[in-house]
Amino acid sequence: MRTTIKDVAKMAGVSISTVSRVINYSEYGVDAALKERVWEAVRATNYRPNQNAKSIVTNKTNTVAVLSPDVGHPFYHDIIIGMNEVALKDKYSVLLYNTNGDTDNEQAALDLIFSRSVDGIIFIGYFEEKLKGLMERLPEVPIVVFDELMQIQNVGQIYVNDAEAFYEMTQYVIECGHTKIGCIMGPAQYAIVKNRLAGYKRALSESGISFDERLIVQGRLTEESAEGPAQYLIQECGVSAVLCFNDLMAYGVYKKCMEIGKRIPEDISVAGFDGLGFSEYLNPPLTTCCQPGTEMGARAMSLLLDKIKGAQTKEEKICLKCQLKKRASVKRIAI
Amino acid sequence: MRTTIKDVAKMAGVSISTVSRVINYSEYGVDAALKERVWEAVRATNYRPNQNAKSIVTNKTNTVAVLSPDVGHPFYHDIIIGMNEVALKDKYSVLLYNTNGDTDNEQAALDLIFSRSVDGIIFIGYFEEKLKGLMERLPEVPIVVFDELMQIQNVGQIYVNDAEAFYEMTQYVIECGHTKIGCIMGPAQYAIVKNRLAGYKRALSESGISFDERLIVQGRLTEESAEGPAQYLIQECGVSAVLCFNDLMAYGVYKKCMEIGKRIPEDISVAGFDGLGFSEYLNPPLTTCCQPGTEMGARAMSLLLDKIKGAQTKEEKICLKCQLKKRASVKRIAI
DNA sequence: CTGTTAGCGCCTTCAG
DNA sequence: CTGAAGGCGCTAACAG
Repeated sequence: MRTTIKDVAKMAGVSISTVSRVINYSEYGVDAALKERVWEAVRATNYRPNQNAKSIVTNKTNTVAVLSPDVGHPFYHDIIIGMNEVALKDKYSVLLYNTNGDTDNEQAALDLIFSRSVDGIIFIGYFEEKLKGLMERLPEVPIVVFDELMQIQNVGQIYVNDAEAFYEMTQYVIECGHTKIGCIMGPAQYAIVKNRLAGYKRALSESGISFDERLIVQGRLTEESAEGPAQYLIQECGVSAVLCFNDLMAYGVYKKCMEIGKRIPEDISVAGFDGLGFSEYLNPPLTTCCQPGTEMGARAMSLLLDKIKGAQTKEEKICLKCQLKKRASVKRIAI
Repeated sequence: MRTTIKDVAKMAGVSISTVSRVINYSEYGVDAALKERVWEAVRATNYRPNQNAKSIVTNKTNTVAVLSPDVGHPFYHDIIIGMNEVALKDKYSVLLYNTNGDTDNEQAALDLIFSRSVDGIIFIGYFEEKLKGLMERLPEVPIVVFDELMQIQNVGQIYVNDAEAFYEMTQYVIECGHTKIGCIMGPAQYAIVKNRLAGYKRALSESGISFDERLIVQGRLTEESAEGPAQYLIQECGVSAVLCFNDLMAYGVYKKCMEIGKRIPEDISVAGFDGLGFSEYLNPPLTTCCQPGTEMGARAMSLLLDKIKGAQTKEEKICLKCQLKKRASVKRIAI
């Protein structure tokens, strides 16, 4: 059986209240000699307070839940690393729930989260409508999401300057002499998709290139989902550049180009978004917008912990900057 | 305040024991009418049992901890997905601790794990010596690791037929006509490294190719760590093929080849190990051994849950098979 | 079949 | 400054 506070008290020859005071650094002073005896006993018995027992009396679990439909997405890994680091530093534990986008899994995860009375929740990869639904089924705890929400109040939000970044990237491609620029977007429910699309449109319009609806194709943010659109854009529309709303889809474009014998960047320029580590290792290296994943994760967790601790001063919306990485996948062509 | 079992009892007009019996599907029958009234009250109040309170009396947390030095490693993602899926299905929650290989973080994570009295622990990415150290500091709970352990008993083990798989891959490369085959290995503490090296040696010896110590270079399993070794093997040793102990290092080789103007596979053949999804999108696609990551994760969690539930019949060691993916990165050359 | 009671390990008044 | 006592939400005997 694990050693309990009783064992420690007995060994130190004090009451359990005293032990509790000592190990919780209570404001009430404790006689130095007693204090030392208690710590002695703690060490000797290798005592660790039972977090579950603490939780039921303090109503604090020192635990946060992270819910995502797809923890497999490589961009989330940096986020998860950043989150974990901050949480660990503050002695918080992270419960990870992956739903695979499955409704049953979602319900199961929500139930577990609810029953464990976590101190806060972070959502990764949900769009606003969905989030609203999920949040309704959960108790009121501090929440942080990776997205910019327009309608939901009092929720911490971490995101990047998508629109601006995609604008900048598009502009760069235009500067390189491209005028027929295809775009593989994602599901329109996501704010990030709307934002990036807006950036694309603005860049075209500022350069006097008329927006052509047909050059915008829908992907599902996975590699495979970009292969069909790539073929369409390249072979049917004859674009000279393909911009993808994330790096994974750019990989799909690379693959399709290999298949149909188009060389990157000689025949087709390609760019992505996210700045996955892999993208640097493609041949040619992928031009992309780097999102500061680890920092986003860290900031999200910091924000959540602040909210948990009741710090009201912090900004609820945190917008970080992307960085355009100009690599060989985009070619400067003669105009 | 959250609704408690008392609220439900009051609303249903029964005692809390009855409520407990109903919601826990106790073997003692409960009068159908009462049962219905209880469920009614549960629904009406949206009652969820407090897992923490349950834990302190049942001594079961329905929680498992996963500890890894690097959850960012892409191969672990599939594992984590598989684990989560199985856990969720069985109403277990997964606590994820990432240590970044930092000793302080490790201690912090172990403390948290200890204090939360988890039902089981899974270690990802530790070698045997390290594991021993970690396990000593933890209470006795069921444990599963991703590795084959020689000295530690009573620990669930999930691994693949490394040696055989690497043997097969090496043999394939030899069949393709290569005789001067460089190898970028990893830190020798890892069993997987020893195994794969053994496979490499066996293949050479069976083909009558003498083993040359100088063609074995040490990497650290990261992309960057393979770049120097790649240059050495290619430019100084003049190998025609480079085998890497994981895919990440193969990416490093790709990068270095790009830099020094060597074409893959025309000038140099390259192979990896792991079968990351990304490897298919390289140009040329990478020849590699696919480890069944998701299945490994799922099996690991199943094994752990079995152990937790006291099922003794199961095999403690589970060895899964890799699958060689022959792709364009290895060229058949004239002998 | 159902309710009463006694803890689980801990924190937190409240007396001393 | 310290100990005794009550209670957090729940389960598990134990009586009825």
